Amino acid sequence: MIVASMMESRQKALADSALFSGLPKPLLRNLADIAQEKQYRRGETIFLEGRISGGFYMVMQGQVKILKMSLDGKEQILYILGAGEPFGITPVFHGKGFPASAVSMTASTALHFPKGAFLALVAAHPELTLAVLSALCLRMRRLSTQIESLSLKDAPMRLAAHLLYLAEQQGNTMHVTLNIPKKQLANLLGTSPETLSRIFAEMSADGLLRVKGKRIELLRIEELKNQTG
Amino acid sequence: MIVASMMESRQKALADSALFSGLPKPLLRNLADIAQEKQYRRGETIFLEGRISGGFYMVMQGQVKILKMSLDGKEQILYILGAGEPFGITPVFHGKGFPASAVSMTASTALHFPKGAFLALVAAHPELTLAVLSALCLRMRRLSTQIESLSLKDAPMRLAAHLLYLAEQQGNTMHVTLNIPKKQLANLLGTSPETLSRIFAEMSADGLLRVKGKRIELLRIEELKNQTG
DNA sequence: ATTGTTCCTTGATGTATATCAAGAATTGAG
DNA sequence: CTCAATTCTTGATATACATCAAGGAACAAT
Repeated sequence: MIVASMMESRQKALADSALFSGLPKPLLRNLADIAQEKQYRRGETIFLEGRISGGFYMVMQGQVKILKMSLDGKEQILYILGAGEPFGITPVFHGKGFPASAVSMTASTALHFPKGAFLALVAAHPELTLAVLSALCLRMRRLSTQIESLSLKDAPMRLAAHLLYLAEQQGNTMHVTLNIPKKQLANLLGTSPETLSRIFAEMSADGLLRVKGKRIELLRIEELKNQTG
Repeated sequence: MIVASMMESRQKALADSALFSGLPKPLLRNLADIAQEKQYRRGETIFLEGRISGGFYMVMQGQVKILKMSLDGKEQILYILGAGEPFGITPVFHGKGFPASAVSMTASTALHFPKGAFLALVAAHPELTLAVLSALCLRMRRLSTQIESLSLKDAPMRLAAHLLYLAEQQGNTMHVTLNIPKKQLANLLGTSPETLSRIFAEMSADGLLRVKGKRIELLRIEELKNQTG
């Protein structure tokens, strides 16, 4: 019975994910069958850039960051992923190793879909590919936007854009809650914690926002939009 | 007869492309049938970021750059594409507008695959989706690498990495030929033409390379690799 | 060849942001 | 609750890079 209920919860998680939602129930069942559940501690590395892939993952609980690391230890976060979001997909369809590393930011649970079993499922159910395609296209869009940000915007612009993104995502134009520590936010925005802190201070002084720990009140959202560039 | 030979050349171009090579001949024929050939002048815009897509493209002759532009006119190049390389794919599978703009860098010819006809073909031939998936995964890898470069490497490192990339692509470790003007190279590397010029000057002074117009002699390739970070 | 255009280089200057350092605040583990 | 560890802030300094400006080189068209 325990096993049965685990399968249930997996199937539900799959049905709730952007990637697999909309697929017929039997197929969800198949997917749940081939997946293995894995646990990770906060800070634990899930996989390292360059390693050969055995399959892809989907976050069930917690948060996972996908990142590039430099030799001297600096990191650039590519994505921060939450429940229902897949990662490590590209090696499944392109061979080669992982293009970036994955680290769990909290205690977390993920489903692992072994490459072979998944590809077999794909072969039998072409509609699966379309789902994957759509998800990848969304990711590409995000990567393109990030390149644009890093290259064409300065740090305050990038922060402003991110805050507006959070506001939209959280459905609240008055205040947003940072879902990650500021040090990680700095890594995501491609700047240093010190600079980020100073930008927050400056924006506060300008009356654009008010910072209370992870809670940020957006006082002049229109001005923020202008800051965006 | 003219029409027939045009179809022939198209089919050959498709068979030579990384995207469609390996597909059965009849399918290539179908693809060639739905494609429309388009001509572009040097500097002509093929599509603008944000516009609704009618389909995707593939370069037949010439070079096309895919880029993001800032309000004040600066540009960041995402890819430079040559014969056989597709572009504008993501909107086909994800709805939404183009995530970036496309501009022809030379007089060029491209095939245009209308969205509807292509999706119909995909529905009938699932192996097409796998081809597209593989191509997208490769692109994602490139984008990830570019983010890493912009964020974690300085301009000399980025240039060194690019030169080594060209050397590998051109199969010659002694000298490489820039396939684009240096101003465009600066836009690709996320720096200014002035800075790029200075970096070339410095590397020349250090005896790492010698610049003769678009031809660059790599004198100490190992040192260049170290530069990369 | 000659002219106009684009492309490239070099110099002088300014600025955004990284880095180093140290203290303050928050967090989490026992 | 308390102490250690992490996270955050603020200040002082350094630097990579952009920008402005102008001269020179390569290139295309006539």
